[in-house]
Amino acid sequence: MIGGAPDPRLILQERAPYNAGTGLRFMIRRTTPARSRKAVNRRPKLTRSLKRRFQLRLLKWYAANGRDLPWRNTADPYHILVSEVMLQQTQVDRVIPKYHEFLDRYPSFQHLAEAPVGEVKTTWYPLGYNIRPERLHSIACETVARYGGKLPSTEEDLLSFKGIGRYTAGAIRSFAFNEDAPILDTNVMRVLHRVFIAKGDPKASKSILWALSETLIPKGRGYDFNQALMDFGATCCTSRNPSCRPCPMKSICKTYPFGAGRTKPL
DNA sequence: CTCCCGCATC
DNA sequence: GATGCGGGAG
Repeated sequence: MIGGAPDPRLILQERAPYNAGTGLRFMIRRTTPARSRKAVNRRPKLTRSLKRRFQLRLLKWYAANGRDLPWRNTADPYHILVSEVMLQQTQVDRVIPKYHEFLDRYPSFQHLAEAPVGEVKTTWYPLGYNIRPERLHSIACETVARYGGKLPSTEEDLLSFKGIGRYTAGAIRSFAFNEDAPILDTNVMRVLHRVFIAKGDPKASKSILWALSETLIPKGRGYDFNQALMDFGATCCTSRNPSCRPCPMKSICKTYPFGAGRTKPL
């Protein structure tokens, strides 16, 4: 795309270097030719104070309303990985018992790697999505074989595993390694879209939302901030019947004046 | 974009 | 009984 046939509808915009070094220093945005000059304004204006207000309110909300989840009481990247892969497919309350059972049986990458994959799948049962325990097992094998049993922490290394995509890589980096890495799952997508964009389909704004998710992280607080985003989306800014009345973002939310009490924004 | 696949929701 | 959900892979 970059360097291809010039399309007047494509403008290049410099963005923060969360993917610096990958050669993707620019984000491509599709606009209509007539509006290309104004298109820059389509990106939500994020003033310093708006950003700060969002950060403070979210962290304050999290301190009061955050959930106490098992994978928040560990610093072991292996435990974090297991929880993330389970959470890719299943709701929190179904994951919790299986998370404990799984770690009980396979306490480390070494234990998991040495186990026969069939047995791992049996332990996984009845969570379903049986390709995922296979991939988790293969991640364990590779981690032992290529990384000395320690999960790597760079995005590039994490993305090289089958079963780890951009979201899970960000979750691992922030939750297991305390890095200020962005995450964007459907919860976070919904929250950021409602608060900062409000118009159109969240999925269409994915790249903007990734950039938002990154720039919003308070320096050094990636762990708390991302956990807070997840909890906020899961329990307050829910997909159906969001709790707008007590929501701390009410006064800055682009969706709120029109979206309160509605199932969907607009 | 489609498929995966098991559950929640309607 | 049908539909929606949801990261990742292809």
